[in-house]
Amino acid sequence: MTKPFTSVWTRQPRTSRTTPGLSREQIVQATLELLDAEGTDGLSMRKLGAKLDAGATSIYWYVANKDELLELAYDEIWAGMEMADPQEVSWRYSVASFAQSMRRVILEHPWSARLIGRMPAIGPNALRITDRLRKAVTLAGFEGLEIDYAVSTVTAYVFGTTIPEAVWNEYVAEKNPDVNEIREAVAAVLTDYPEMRSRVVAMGEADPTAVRLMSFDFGLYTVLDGLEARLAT
Amino acid sequence: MTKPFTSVWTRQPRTSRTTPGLSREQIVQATLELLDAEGTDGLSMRKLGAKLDAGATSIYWYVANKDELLELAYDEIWAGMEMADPQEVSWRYSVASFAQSMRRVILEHPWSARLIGRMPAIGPNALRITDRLRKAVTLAGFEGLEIDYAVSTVTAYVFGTTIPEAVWNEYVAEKNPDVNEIREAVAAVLTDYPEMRSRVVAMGEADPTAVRLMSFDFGLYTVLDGLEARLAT
DNA sequence: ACCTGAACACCGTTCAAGT
DNA sequence: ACCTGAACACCGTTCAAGT
Repeated sequence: MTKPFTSVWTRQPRTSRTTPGLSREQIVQATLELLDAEGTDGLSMRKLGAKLDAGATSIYWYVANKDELLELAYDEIWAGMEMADPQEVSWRYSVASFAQSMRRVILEHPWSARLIGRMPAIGPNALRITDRLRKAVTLAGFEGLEIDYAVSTVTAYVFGTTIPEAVWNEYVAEKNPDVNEIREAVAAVLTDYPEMRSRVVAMGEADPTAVRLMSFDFGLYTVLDGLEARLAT
Repeated sequence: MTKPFTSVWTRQPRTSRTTPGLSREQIVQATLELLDAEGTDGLSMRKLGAKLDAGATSIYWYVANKDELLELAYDEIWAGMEMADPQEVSWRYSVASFAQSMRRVILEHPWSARLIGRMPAIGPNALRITDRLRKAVTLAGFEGLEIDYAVSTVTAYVFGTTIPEAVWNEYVAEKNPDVNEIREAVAAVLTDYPEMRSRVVAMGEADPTAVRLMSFDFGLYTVLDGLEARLAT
């Protein structure tokens, strides 16, 4: 049996004429606060209900299920992303500004890392910025399907680097582990690979956030250079 | 309070002198079968226990918790990846063969998409292939931290493209939705973005797996060209 | 139109007790 | 050394009933 496709974005929300106790905006707001404060696992319908001084099941009036709630929260992430107008600056700068901003926003809301790539990014905010990104690569000179490919390449790179970073940050924030202990444990596992082992040990003295930023920029410029190479052919 | 770091790979497994009913290999095997057959949500300790003709809680003798079980399953994914020996072929070919293989394996086991980037890839199989990848980029000419950056760039790209693809495949396999209906629903959301809208509609006639492969290769060559550009400077 | 609480069918995990 | 079942503290979701 086929199950029908459902998404908050592809159906009409309930409309009310009165001003009742709860509203969708209010619920999304509370969801974001809960997620920012307690992480992905901190969000449950019961907790959310309690935070809103309502029964846990009241939320189901505004939202079909928890996934729809997360779709709404996810789109708010996209609302926070910025991108230099490709009409005003070079496409490289415009795309780079988008990538940096996307990374920044995800790291600010690490819970979003578990939603990225798992939920369709078809909320109004996601669409707004995706359209801009498409404009940027079109101005760069890509045509037809290559517009899609170029956009995918950039977002895939950003997602792929930022997801593990955000997950790690969330883990550290929640569990507050002893980072030196982790490094030692990992080094111990690497006895058969001396080259990797010495890398891990050496990393101990570096500032991890600085290294990660350099790594991100390295890859970003790699992707941008690669796109330029494709334009040249 | 700091919570100690734990991973299956950084602690001693229990050793037995007898040949008892269950074994770790057996459990991992059953876990993989369950995941392949029913997807991420199909795995529960109770179901796994039942499959092994054991109590659900027997598993806790071999594994500290469900996350450790998933760590073990995750490393099996890496076991399936192949990579042309960088000593024998060009670094480009070697890295490309790794990327293609990684994508193939993830798509074959879509449940792995939810683990990638969330779990440390420090199992024996993950290490084996990561070491090879490092060798390949070293032979390409990268040095020091740039080896890490180059490796990260490639894997981030593969993860970033493949995760959504695998999630989508898992969704389709499990829910068996009407794809045309989805396309129409998405098109309806895109009324304000005619360019994106027509793209979605036009996609209806294309073979999605072929398009995705082309998209993957486009991005992969982009990354490889970008790496070459970095070597040139 | 909106909200409620009880109830259902699940979870992962702990632990005392068994062999 | 290994396995068990009962029990705990959670989940998301449904639904009849209330206002």
